[in-house]
Amino acid sequence: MSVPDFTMSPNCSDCPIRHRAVCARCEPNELERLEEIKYYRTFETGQTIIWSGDKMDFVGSVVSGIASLTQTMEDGRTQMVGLLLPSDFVGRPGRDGAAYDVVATTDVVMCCFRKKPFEAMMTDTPHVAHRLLEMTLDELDSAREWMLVLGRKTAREKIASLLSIIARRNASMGVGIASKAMIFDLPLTREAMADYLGLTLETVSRQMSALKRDGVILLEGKRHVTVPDMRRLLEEAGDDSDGGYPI
Amino acid sequence: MSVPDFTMSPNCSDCPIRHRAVCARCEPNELERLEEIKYYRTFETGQTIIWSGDKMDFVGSVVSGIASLTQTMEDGRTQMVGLLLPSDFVGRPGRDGAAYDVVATTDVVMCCFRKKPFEAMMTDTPHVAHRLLEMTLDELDSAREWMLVLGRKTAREKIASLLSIIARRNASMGVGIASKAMIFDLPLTREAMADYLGLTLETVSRQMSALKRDGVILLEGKRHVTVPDMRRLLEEAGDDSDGGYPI
DNA sequence: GAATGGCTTTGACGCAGATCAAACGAGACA
DNA sequence: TGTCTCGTTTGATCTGCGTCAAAGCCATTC
Repeated sequence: MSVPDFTMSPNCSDCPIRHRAVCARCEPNELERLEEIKYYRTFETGQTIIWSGDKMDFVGSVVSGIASLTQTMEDGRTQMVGLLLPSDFVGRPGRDGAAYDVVATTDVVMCCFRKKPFEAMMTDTPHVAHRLLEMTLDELDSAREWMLVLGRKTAREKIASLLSIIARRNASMGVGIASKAMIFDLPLTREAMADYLGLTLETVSRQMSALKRDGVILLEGKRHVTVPDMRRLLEEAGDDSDGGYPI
Repeated sequence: MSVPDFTMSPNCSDCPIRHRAVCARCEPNELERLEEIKYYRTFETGQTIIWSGDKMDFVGSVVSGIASLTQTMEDGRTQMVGLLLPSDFVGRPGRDGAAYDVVATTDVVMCCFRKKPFEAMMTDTPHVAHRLLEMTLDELDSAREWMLVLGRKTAREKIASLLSIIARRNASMGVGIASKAMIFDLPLTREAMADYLGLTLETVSRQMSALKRDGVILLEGKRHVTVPDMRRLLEEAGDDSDGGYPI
């Protein structure tokens, strides 16, 4: 249990995602209203948070940890279609059934809102609806960026793209800034990376080894990554030198 | 000029996309306000409507025809990331630059709103913002459905998926319903299909020939398609027999 | 410290789809 | 009627990645 336990402090003003989540724009009185309909849930690594097709009686935000949205075909082929990070929103107001499996990739804490009262707030208070629109548009941009990766990039470029996204994201959450060296831990297994990239796990492994051999990244253990030169990594990803993944 | 000229009748209540576009939820007085800030533009097949990176001073809806959202890499590889049909929305309130190229795939009529006053309406009237959220969530679902296609399906399944989407869409716009025979004209060249599917145009052509040879589709000319058995086509697409692409 | 199980790496081989190349069909225009 | 162009088809060959298989690494447990 290395994760601070926010579930014990139900005070939104102390919340680590207060300024990025769906509640970011809320006034104090609106926060009070949200506090009345919210509750926390925790999930362990590998646990399924929501099953595709199930009825959902809540929506919510990821407070800490990482979850993935996944689609599965009848014959078992799977594709990750979203990576949910702290502050990302889960569920769709106005729809009953879940469209995708949501799985905890690491231990996850979620801040859940009962669906009915949340939908009522959506219509009452523009702040929530407006922020949700903004977040949804950002997610759509990310999804489209990802379609280019899936449709047109080589395996090596795909891996470099994923690494640069994770590096960039870590940067935005504290640590250093681009074009300098970056250090982070991969939050995904090779198999999860493969599911995200439309590859097999063997190909992921091979390309990780290749990037390491070529000095684009350094690996300590399987998960700890050092990127000595972000510019180089971005080149390998096939992006414009200063390209910008939003997410 | 076989397209009725809506640009001459600026009356929203006569508009063919009145009940599906971003204005769908608007009250008469709100429509009046929209009419004041709107204007029509027409584009010919192949014409670029918006260049990626350009400043956008309008947002708008596709009234008739089909447009595509496209991303291009430095070395020329391109991936279509969205297919815009009548009633679909173009542009992003709150952002200045366009993120993608928008190209007219057929002749296109657009209903444009000046950006500033439209953004003002977004904050004033919940109906517009609410409908836009709904449409954006639908687009996000489509994008994620498409990520599965790009990441995990074979060339044959990709083609079948695209055909079934186009067939389904035609169905929702008048003509017959699923599992019966369906007839439609492809609105895309082989190259555009390839850009959508992350394939080469040669592979698209070969798979179209294969589906034809196997009796899954009939072709008259290059574009006129008959699907004798939708169920069969859906099987070829790898979908659940009754699966549902929203779009 | 041996054994178990999850994750990862590496190798050998085959195939789906890319690439390169040529030719076809149909409409536009002289 | 010829020829130009654009979209398309088809063939021959190449290759990146998937598939199958085996073994390595490391943490956990008894």
